[in-house]
Amino acid sequence: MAKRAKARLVDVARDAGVSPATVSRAMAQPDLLTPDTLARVHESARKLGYRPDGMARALASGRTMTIGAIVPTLDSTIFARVLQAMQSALAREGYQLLVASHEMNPAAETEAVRTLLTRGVDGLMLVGAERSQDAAMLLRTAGVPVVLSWVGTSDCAAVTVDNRLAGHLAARHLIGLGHRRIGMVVGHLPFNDRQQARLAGARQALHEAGLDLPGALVSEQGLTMAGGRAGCARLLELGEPPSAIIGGIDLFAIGCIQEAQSRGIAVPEALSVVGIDDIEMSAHITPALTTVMIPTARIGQLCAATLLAEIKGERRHEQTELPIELVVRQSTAAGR
Amino acid sequence: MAKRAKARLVDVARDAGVSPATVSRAMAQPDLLTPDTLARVHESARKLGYRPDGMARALASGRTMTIGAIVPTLDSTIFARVLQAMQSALAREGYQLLVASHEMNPAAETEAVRTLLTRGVDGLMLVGAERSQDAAMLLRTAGVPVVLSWVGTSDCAAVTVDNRLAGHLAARHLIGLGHRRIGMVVGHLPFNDRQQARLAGARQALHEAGLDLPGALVSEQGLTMAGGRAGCARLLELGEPPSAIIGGIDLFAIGCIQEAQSRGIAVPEALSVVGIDDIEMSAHITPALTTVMIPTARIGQLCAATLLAEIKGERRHEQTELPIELVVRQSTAAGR
DNA sequence: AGTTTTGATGAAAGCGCTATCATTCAAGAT
DNA sequence: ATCTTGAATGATAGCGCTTTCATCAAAACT
Repeated sequence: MAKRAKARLVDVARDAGVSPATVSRAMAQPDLLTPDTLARVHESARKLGYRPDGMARALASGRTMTIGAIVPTLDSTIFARVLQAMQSALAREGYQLLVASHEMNPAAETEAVRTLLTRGVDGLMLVGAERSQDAAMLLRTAGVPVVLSWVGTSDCAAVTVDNRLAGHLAARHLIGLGHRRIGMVVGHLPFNDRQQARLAGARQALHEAGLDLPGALVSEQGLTMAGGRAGCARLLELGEPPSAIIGGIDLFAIGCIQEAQSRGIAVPEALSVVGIDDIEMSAHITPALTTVMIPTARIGQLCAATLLAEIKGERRHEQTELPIELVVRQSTAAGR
Repeated sequence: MAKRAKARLVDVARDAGVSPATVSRAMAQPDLLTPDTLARVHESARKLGYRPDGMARALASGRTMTIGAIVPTLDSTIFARVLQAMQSALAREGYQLLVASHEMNPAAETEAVRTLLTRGVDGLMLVGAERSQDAAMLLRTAGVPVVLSWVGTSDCAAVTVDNRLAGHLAARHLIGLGHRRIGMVVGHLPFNDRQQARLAGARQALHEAGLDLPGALVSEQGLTMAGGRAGCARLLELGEPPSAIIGGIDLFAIGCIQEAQSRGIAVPEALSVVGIDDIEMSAHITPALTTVMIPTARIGQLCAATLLAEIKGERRHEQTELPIELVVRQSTAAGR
């Protein structure tokens, strides 16, 4: 019975008494065929359990219907939501998402770029503008549409937010509340231009207010809640601890609140905390977190749309900057 | 200068003065060649910027070096960690992860299975044992190694944990503390056999203690912290509220704690809460969450290993059940 | 010296599909 | 009745690589 493991296009063609070309058309452009032949082809395909071979199709057509995404880590609500949103948007157009992560390691990112390009993707999404020379070269010579997210460069499409402004907004909010000594917990700065920008923005806001953000008041931590707690602990144990802390990501801010509370320091009465991101959890903790909202899902959705537009040749190097805004909740109060 | 957009294998062969076969070997089995020719090929490849075409390679060899993973959602620490772990393990062997999610929708899962199979994956990881007939049929006839995670079936490889036991452990812990009226917040049960099993396990433990888990004390919610809060609210507003609540996932338990605290109900003094999963955050909130630890990363790592072993033909339908254990922290106390 | 073995390379047949171009046939135009 | 035209379908040449199988020299045996 089973002459061949898998039915191929030619098998269907033979069974239906048509040419391979016709079967190919039946799958890709059904409206080019007579309803009658179309039905015959479908019938044969069903009967033989025909399942087109994506690789062969890709090789012949030059399109893989696959989009690659390389994110710093999957273990983050932020990137999970971006990917989720991208996936939905892409699926609607028949595209599939190929995901890789590099754990903040430039060499790993370069390798991922190489792998995905070799594997054959029709488009590529990356996070941030900072990357190795090799990676940049690969991207430039690959001839594949690329979209950068969070922070971009002018030489390719980008869907960004103003991370500097995010830090600025957070700091200004605290300054407006009368805080004068403000600390910040940030992610490890190397190979993370988002955190760099947020820190720079906060620092700038302080300078504009005639204040300072000395290195001693900045703690670099791994992007976990434990990192937030550790950073908070370090700042609180300073001779002159800050009266307010900015978390470079919400997870840090939440960790700060936990750490403060576990030390009997009331938030926001004795310590104000503000985050950046506005993840789901931020609204639900006690006290609810004041934070700067970053439209994560929208970024993913636009990355997908931008990539698809570029693939179709509709647009080129489209730049989109999404608005962000401060969301005031209960974790911040007047200082001193 | 640029005669051709892309250098192909034959171009390298011509440049190096060898046959295409030799170049192919140079890339795949370098030790078959004379050091001299190997060097010449490498030199030409470098010079021409040769980059093998994954699709052509896949078509010719029948291998894509790609593993597919279909998870309920990307927006969950749990699955993120599984994928992360899989990715690392696979990357080490030169495999790439192709990720899809179905948002608890069986039809979407079926579609994802079809897409990934069409796209050509060398192996497939799925979550849970429950799925549409179509999906099951596709998997059976695909001839591709499959591994199920969390809960499995005997007809294919699986890396599981005893979800029923998880619910049982959580409930028994509370019963041991003297609680008699116990509620549970679970995820939507349809198409989620993990939550079904956890609920069943809890119920069984209660029955074994001569107690009951009536439907009124079970609240089904979406898998977010907001869901946890809402579920907790519903249970607390009952005429006779429970003295302890089990969260079907840690996120629910954390939401329960937040909700209770925001209502002035002390945890664990007035309400005990226990979760299942042991996510990073659970250890860091106040009070730290008592929960049942599920070795998430290990699941991912073993899924990868199992799949690779099956691909190499080393094993078949390997079943692994990972141990789980209760982690007692501060969110539970004696009842009544 | 003659024969076998071995190791390195080449020749060429696909892998399963798409896309171009050619062909056919019927309907409409002249 | 003849000529166009256009829609539906067929024939076929690749897409870029892997993989037998064949070849051929050099090394290893009698």
